[in-house]
Amino acid sequence: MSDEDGIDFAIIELLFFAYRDFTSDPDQILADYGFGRAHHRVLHFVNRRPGLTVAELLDVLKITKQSLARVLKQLIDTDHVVQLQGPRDRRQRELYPTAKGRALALALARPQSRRIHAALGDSGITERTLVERFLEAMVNPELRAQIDVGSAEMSGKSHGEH
Amino acid sequence: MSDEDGIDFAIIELLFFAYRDFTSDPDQILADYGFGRAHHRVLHFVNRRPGLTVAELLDVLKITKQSLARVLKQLIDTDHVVQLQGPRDRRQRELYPTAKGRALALALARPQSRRIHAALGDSGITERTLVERFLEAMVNPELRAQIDVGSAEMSGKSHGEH
DNA sequence: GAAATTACGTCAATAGTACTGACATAATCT
DNA sequence: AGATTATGTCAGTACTATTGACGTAATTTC
Repeated sequence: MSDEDGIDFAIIELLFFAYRDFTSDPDQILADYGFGRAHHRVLHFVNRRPGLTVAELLDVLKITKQSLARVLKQLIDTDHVVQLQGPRDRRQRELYPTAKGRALALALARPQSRRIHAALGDSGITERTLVERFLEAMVNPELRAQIDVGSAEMSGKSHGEH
Repeated sequence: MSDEDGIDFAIIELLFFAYRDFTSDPDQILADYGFGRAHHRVLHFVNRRPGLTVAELLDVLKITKQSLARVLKQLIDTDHVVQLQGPRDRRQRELYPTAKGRALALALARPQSRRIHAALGDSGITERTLVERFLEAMVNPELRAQIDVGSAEMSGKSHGEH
């Protein structure tokens, strides 16, 4: 099956194309705000895990503190994200989205979600867990803890990790 | 189902994590060559579609001529890719991988292919076409022509588009 | 209480990948 | 001959990322 040398070029290439177009939707919206893909990622995770600390965010994004700094500062200056002093440890800054930030995060996620639903429909996949299981299995095992698939619960605050 | 506001945050996030780790394998190898992800993409498509022209490559990668220039020049200078004058139209430069280029492309694809096969196995998906169909459906319809899933045929030259 | 560590912020310098705009050359088409 | 096309290249800029160094405040350790 697949290609020469037993390499799965087909899926490798499909992942490239799928991700290229998957990110193209929010990229266009972000341009209006003068934001880039980095802002999107930060905003997404601050929305998904409200109250996470700077260190946790760095760990999820796998970038350095200096790289995050500019992007986070812009999001704070434009009133999309706020920092609150950590309750237990006052050195920590807990990050929360503002209403404005939640609205933007939602606007960015909407076209992506539509694309996913359309793709599930077009491909005739009725069991969405199939795709979820495959994608999760693509993630490095040590890092699966970062995933917060908790579709059901998880209304903020306590998200087990760490 | 899924999350608040009917947005499929779960799969959105899984795509981010899956792609992040999917690209991490070749990134480490590329670092040894002083290459980046851009070199990988060029090398990949030159290998997959030997003889494609510069214009076709730009179309697939969705980048500008100027952006491609530096990367392509480096690959040519390091003897990974060669340019041959187009037979029909001598203005065109057909791009071909050298043996060295093919070897590198293969080395980069190997860990990615292993990850994919492992993920298919771990997730208990026996029908690989399920994943292929989903990913293909994620691509913009107008751009699906770029996909060359033809695992069987397609030995170069004529690839329909344009 | 003093010292070490931790969490975060920031300054400076650099790199990789991308962009727009402009211009040059050679080949092909009209 | 003139227009168009395919490619290459120069200049300038932007965004995202990097490493290294230093500062500050809070917490932990001794």
